[in-house]
Amino acid sequence: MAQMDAKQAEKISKALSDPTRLKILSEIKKKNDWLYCVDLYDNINLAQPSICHHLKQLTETSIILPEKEGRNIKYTMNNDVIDEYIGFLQGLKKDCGL
Amino acid sequence: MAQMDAKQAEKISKALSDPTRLKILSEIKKKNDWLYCVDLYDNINLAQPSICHHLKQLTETSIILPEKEGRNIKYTMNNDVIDEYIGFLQGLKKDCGL
DNA sequence: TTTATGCATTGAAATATTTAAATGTTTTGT
DNA sequence: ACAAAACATTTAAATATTTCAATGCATAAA
Repeated sequence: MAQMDAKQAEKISKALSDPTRLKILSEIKKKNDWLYCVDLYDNINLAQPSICHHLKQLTETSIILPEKEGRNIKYTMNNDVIDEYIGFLQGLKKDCGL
Repeated sequence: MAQMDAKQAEKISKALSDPTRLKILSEIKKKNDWLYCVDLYDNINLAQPSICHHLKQLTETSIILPEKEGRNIKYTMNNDVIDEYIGFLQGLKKDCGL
């Protein structure tokens, strides 16, 4: 597994540091690991540009992956990035690496 | 292990979303899992109140634990919080919980 | 008891983030 | 081709964060 550096970890952390973005991730989880952008409008009480903005933060860090399907975009979780981020966090822990 | 909710995860993420705060954590790691506040002044090019502010963010989320020793404060990593946060992240992953 | 050291708090400026109205782009349906 | 649907971008306002000078407070040293 590739090693994530502090700069990347900072960006992932920032992407995860907003209630709307965590809500988006939990919606993806709830809908069995993928959803269309439009699915979020029902569950998130924000204007479309705001949701779009949050999706951008999550896709720019590759936490979720966009897949174009005609007019829609299908978003899925990217386990690899989560795992690399977890690896970074493990490395911070006390007594880790003795 | 206690389960972390989204609100807590948001706060942890926010605490981890700053280069200075990640630097503080890596300094703690480098110094064999603990250091005094004063140890940071050499390695971080910010004024004392700024470093104090960042330490506060990290202690308020319990990512690091402060221990008073006379005039000094000794900071150590809190593995429990990191582990709970990692648990939250694992729960977000695709195909997790089938 | 003064003086110095280590850390916290306050207040304010600079910067970044969040939000949405208006508008643009791409694709689908008629 | 035209209209509608799905998502993106621009712009700007509201809010939050970062930073530091000045100051405060508690502990230790002289």
